[in-house]
Amino acid sequence: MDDAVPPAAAPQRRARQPRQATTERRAEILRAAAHTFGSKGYKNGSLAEVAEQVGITHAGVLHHFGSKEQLLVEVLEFRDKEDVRDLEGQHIPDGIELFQHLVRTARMNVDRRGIVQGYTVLTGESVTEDHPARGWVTNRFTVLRGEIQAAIMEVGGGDVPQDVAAQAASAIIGVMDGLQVQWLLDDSVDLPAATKFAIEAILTAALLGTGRPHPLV
Amino acid sequence: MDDAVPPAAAPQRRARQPRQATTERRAEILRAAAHTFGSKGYKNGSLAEVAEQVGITHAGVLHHFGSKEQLLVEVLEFRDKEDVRDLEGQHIPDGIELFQHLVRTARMNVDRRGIVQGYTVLTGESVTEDHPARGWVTNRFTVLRGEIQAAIMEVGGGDVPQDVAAQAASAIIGVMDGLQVQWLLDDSVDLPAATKFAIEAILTAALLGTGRPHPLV
DNA sequence: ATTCACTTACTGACATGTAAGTAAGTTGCG
DNA sequence: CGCAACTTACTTACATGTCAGTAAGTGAAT
Repeated sequence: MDDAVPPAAAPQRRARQPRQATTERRAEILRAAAHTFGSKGYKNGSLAEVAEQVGITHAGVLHHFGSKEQLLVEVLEFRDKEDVRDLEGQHIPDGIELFQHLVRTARMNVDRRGIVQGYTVLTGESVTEDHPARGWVTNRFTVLRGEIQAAIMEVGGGDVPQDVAAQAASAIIGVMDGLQVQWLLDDSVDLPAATKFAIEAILTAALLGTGRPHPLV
Repeated sequence: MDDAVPPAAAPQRRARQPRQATTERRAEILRAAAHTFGSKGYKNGSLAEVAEQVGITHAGVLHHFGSKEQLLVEVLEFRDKEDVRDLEGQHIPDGIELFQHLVRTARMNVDRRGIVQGYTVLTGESVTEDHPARGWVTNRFTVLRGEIQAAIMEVGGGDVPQDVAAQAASAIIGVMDGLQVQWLLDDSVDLPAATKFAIEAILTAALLGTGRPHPLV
């Protein structure tokens, strides 16, 4: 967009690095956008609301990000980076530690309602037609499932069939997300307890195989 | 507005019962609205799109329902009635049959993608501020949890503590909803298999109590 | 001196809701 | 029955608001 009408002589001056304040400014806007998209959704959240939180106009936001959709994309990338940074160099744990990590995350999420809401709203919205976050959400699920499935098979020491591990991995992610929705709507749902209970139940079933005392259907 | 200039004598004439075609017409509109709100969400779906599906204008829709929000409310009520009618006089099953019913529902849902998407989108949207469907969704969760919790305690024959049954009930609902989202985004998720696996796992854990071979944390 | 980070001002698209009019149906009454 | 009184089911037109995005300008930092 910047080079829509380039002069004949291409200036050799490359864009020097942005002012030192700019990077932080953009991060502020991204945080504001994450908040707005989180509480109102992407479609229903407006650029004006995002802009107001950092004290500029909506056109100022567009100056930095070009379009609303690009802003969303960068919010998602930003969050990925922050998530990684929070892990502080620690690789995502594997084996049994992964499940402990998931339960710990559920406990932490009780004090991060805004973030949980943002994730929930965006995930729900992403299943609508041509939603710009669809690819990101789908990919996130795919990656997570792969990691959890691998951890299950590692813990099981080769005794867990691949499809069982895959179903269990999907179920663990599903129960975490589904419980978050219920908790957001009704505080009486005990998010950490129910999450821990369900993950243990699913993991146990995957490891013990099909010898269940109460098979259905 | 009609009575802006009322004659001195108030006519006793009351509005008669609606024409026989009207009820079906409204039902058509409700079905169209369910489709639109289901695929686009409530906020993002427009009255014009709903109207177009039944061959009238958006003002015609408002003639019948007064406001967009009222239309949504009636869509939800309509769906409740249809759900009940589908059960055809059968009470919602209790005891072990309830869980079989849930697994059967997951199997049926594979062929009802639109309905599943509508439920998913609306549920996700409902956690945003002041959403008109919030009460309906919250209530639906509360009722379902109560039924499932009761069924667990019935199957367990008094050996399952109330809080464990409550956590298991939340988890079962959560895993069903969460798996639906993943399935909508990625067909490679085996919705019926994973649902059956997870429900059996959670139910088994609830009935067997805390004697788990792999406790976390 | 130029580029950056904005602002102001505006456009066009689209939203819900309202007002007023019309054609067709229904009902009560003579 | 037949017609007048009235309601229903719409339509078109409009009021009003909100939105993303664009264009042009300004002042400050580099």
